[in-house]
Amino acid sequence: MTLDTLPSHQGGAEQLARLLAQALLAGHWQPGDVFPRELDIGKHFAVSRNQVRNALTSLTAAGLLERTAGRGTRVREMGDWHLLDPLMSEWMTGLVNLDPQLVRAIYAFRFSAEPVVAGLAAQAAQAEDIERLESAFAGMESSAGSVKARAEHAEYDVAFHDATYRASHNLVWRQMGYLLRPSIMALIHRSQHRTDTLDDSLARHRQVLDAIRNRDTSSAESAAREVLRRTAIDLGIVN
Amino acid sequence: MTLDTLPSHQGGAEQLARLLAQALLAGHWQPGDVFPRELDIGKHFAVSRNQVRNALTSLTAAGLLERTAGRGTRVREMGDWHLLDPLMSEWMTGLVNLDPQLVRAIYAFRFSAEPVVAGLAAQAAQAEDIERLESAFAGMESSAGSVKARAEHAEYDVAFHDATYRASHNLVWRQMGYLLRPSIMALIHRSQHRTDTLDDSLARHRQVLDAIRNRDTSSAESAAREVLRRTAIDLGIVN
DNA sequence: AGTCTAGTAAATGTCTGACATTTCCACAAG
DNA sequence: CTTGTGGAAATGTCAGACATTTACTAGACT
Repeated sequence: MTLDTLPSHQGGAEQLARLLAQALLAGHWQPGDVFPRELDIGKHFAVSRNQVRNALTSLTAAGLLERTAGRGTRVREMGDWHLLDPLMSEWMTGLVNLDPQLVRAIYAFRFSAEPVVAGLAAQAAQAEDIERLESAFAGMESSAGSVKARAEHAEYDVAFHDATYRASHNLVWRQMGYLLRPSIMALIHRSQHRTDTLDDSLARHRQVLDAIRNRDTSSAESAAREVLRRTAIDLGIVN
Repeated sequence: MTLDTLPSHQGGAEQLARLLAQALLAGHWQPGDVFPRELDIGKHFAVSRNQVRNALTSLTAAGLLERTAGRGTRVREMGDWHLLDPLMSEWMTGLVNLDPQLVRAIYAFRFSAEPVVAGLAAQAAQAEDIERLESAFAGMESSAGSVKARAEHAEYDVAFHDATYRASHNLVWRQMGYLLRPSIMALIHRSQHRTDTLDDSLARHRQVLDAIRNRDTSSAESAAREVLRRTAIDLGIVN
C-alpha cells in the first residue's frame, strides 16, 4: 500500500493523523506491513517532518503503529489497537468504510453489552434520562418519513443509544457510550433502512423506551436485544 | 503546587510523563490551576524542552491537561479525564489511593459486565484460552499459602480476569479487560483476604474456570457473579 | 471617566538542520 | 561457520530561531 491513493489534506498534524488513521481503519494496510517513512510522508503531503512526527505519535499512542529506531514503522495487528481511545473515536466519526472484521467485533460487543446497559438503565434512570430518551425517540419518529432526512435520523438513533448508556448512571458505561458513538453511527450508516424495516426498527426502539420507563429490567434487556437483532439483519450479518 | 516535592526521575520522556501524571492523579494540583511552564519543568528535571513537550503531549492526550498557546497549561477537572485511555491505565498501576466513588463505579461496572464476558468466554474459549486460565488459577492456588506471596497472588488474580476477557474473543472486551487491569489490581489490594475468605475466593474462581471449560454459558455467568459477590464482601461494599 | 487601540511580554506551537542511536545487511577475516 | 566490522537507513533527540496566540498595560481620543 502506498500513499498515492489517499486524498490530499489541508491543515495541521491533526488532519494528517486523521487521514492516515482512517486509511488504517479501513484496512488499507495489512498488519506487519511497513508504513511509509517520515520523509516520504512529508514529501507526499508537503508538510514538515515535525507535523509527520506529531501525527505518527498519535497513531502510535492509539496502538495503530509500532515504531522502532532503525527498523522503521510497522502496522500493528487489530488486536493491539486501542479501540477505546478517544482518538480512535474521533477518527472513526464519519468513517463509513470500516474494516468488516472490526464492524463484526463492535456489533458483537454491543449485542452482549447493550442489553445489560438497558437493564441497568431501567433500574437507575431518572426523569431527565427518560426525557433524553423520549426526545431522541421523537426525533427518530419525525425524521422517519422522508429519505432525505436519513442523516438526521441517524443522529437521533445515536442519541437514543447514548442516552441509554447515560441512563445506566455508571461512569464507565457512560464513557463507553460516548466512545461507541462513532461506531454506532457507522453501523447505522451501513444498514440502509428501507421504509418497511425502518418501521420495525422504530417499534423495537419504542419497546426499549417503554421498558425503561416502566422500570422493567428484563423487558429492557430483551427489547435491547431485539433492537440489535434488527440491526444485524440490516447489516446483513444474519437474515 | 510546585515541582519541588516530586521525586527526581531518570530516563526519557515516558518516565517524566508518568511522574507528572501520577502527581496529577494524586490530586497535587487543583482543576483550573496553571501547570508549570515547559522551560521551568525542563530546568527542574534537567531535560530538554523536547522531552518536556513529549511528556506534556501525553498528559494532554489523556485529558489531564489543557494547553493553549500564549495562555499556558491548565489542569483539567476530573470529569474530563479519559478514564479508559491506555495511558491512564499505565499510570494508575501501582496507585492504591483511588477515589472511593471511582472504586464503586468500577465495581458496579464489573458486576454487570463480567458475567456477560464469562458467558461469552464459555462459548468462544479455545485451547490456549483455557490454558491461560488454568495457569493463572494454578498460580493463585500456589501462592495462597503464605502471606508474603500476596503481591504474587494479586498478579495471578488479575491475570485470571484478563484471561477471561481475552477468552471472549471479542476485540472490544479484550481491550476493556486490559484497561481494567490496574483497577482490578487496586480492588484486590483493597480487599485484604484473610486465609478463610481466600479459600472461598479460590473456590469461586474455580467454578468460573470449570464452567468455561465445560462450555456452560449460564453457569459461567452465575459463577462470575459469585466471584464478584466475594469481592464486594471483601471490599466492605456489602456483607 | 470610559473605551478603544496599539504595543509589549510571555507562553505554547512550528520549522529547520544537524547529530545520535538503533537496526539491518553485506562482506570479509578468522 | 562464526564472528566482527563497517556502512546505510530509519527513527530519536537536541538546540535555536521564529511564528502565533493570549493577556495585560499604557495611552489617546471621545
